[in-house]
Amino acid sequence: MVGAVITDAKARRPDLRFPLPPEFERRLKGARVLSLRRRAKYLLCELSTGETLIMHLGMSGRFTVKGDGRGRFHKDYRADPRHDHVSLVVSGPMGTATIDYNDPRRFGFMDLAPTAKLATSPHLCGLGPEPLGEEFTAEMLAASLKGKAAPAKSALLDQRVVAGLGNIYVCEALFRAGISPRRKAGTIAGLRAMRLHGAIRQVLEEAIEAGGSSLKDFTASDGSLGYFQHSFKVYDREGRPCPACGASIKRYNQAGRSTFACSNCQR
DNA sequence: AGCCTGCCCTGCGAGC
DNA sequence: TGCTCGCAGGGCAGGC
Repeated sequence: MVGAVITDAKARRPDLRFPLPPEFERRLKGARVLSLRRRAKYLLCELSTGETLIMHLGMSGRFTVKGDGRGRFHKDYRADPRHDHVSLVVSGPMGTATIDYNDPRRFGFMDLAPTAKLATSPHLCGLGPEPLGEEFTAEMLAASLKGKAAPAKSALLDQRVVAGLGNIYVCEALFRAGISPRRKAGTIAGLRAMRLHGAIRQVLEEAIEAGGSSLKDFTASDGSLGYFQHSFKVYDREGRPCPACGASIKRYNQAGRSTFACSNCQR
């Protein structure tokens, strides 16, 4: 997309997680894509118009690319066209391609914000550090957890503490750090914070290397599957043996989300 | 302020 | 076979 011009934009339904902004199609048409970036779980597409297209996939969103010769899809690839909510046609040196945003549950969304004021946009302003960035250290992790009464699980899902962790990687990081998801976040400091910091980075790096986790419908934009799900040590493994000690992995609910943990290895 | 619950929405598998 | 129920990778508003 970078360097290409958005020659057409179609919004088939405006009621995503949030309503699409006014004149969405018009504000996209004719814009050149200056850059594509990511912040936390948001995709940021900087446009020549001075605005940035902010995109979030929610739980079930996906982009597919067709028409540039790279549209190779995994054989199990399916996308119900009823859920193609936004389509962009981009044209540039690489050719012309159609990019479809498909999202059955509509927990994802798109928005437009002035690039100059991006950092203060409501979506991005409160976000914590990037877990793989330089500024994320064990010391600052301990500092942001200090005084928190919430359980470790909830604190790590809080995007103001660290930006970009979801349910899978929080469960996996806590296991690798030997920390119970129920432990009071404020008690994580010193060596424990260093272990957690290292575990967060390690699990994310390994997952990225593996192309992500394909639970049911996650694929790369060319349809290829991630395989980090085969490296899960606790997530979605209720009742199976802990890879470290053999005890049965437990599942329980925290903040409305499933938690998986080994109560023997995680304290 | 910090924390927790419920809710937004569709699809799918388990259980009956 | 066909139904209902519970649950799914996220994040917000509202209540305490």
